[in-house]
Amino acid sequence: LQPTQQIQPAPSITQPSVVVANPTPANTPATPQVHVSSSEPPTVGQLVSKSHSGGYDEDGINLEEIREFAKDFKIRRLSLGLTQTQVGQALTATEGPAYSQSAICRFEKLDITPKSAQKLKPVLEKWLNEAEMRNQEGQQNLMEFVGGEPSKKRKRRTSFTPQAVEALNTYFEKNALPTGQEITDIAKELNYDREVVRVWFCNRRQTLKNTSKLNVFQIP
DNA sequence: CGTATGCAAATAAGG
DNA sequence: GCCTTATTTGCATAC
Repeated sequence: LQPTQQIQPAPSITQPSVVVANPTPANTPATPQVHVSSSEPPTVGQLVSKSHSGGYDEDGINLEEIREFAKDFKIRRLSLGLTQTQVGQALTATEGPAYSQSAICRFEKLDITPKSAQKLKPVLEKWLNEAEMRNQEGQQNLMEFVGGEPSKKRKRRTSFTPQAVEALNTYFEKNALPTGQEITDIAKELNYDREVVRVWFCNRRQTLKNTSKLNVFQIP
């Protein structure tokens, strides 16, 4: 009943503009390259298309093998008539780590780092093999396998309300490094887990720092 | 509806 | 326990 303050499109006021006013540099003049973020690790897709020596990356990960599996995975997933969403959901029910639809999508597109891919591959491989096995026993078995328990491993991502973010930013402007007690108070005031608030400050500091020292020297 | 993706939570690892 | 730095990963939503 209460006219809950719905998602407001951010009131134009409260403009932080603390340290880094708005260093947004005019975009790179002539660099048709892919998103040139400061220092993001290359994805498997990018590396693999550069025809690396033998198809291995600097850490000895077999990029070719991953590319091949990713392609195969998608074909087999589709053969089972499953969506990325279903696979992601099904993975949360297994013993191993869980992944979202986004993760499945990125894996298939190789839009992930070799390290991540290396970690994902065995998980997906194992799951897919079992899914196919179930499918042979009958489609019903497959659907049971896909819709399992939601045993969660990773903490679910918190979504702060725009109001909460605004409040957090206000606190941050006053003090970017609150004490343990202050974090506790803020968490209680905004009604979020203390740990979530603590991490928010950590991430906020990190973002601010990274934003400040924008790529001065870049790609030779 | 399923898939792709931007932004930023959450996590890993070293102090 | 908390910090930083680097990175992984997912929610929300655009395509």
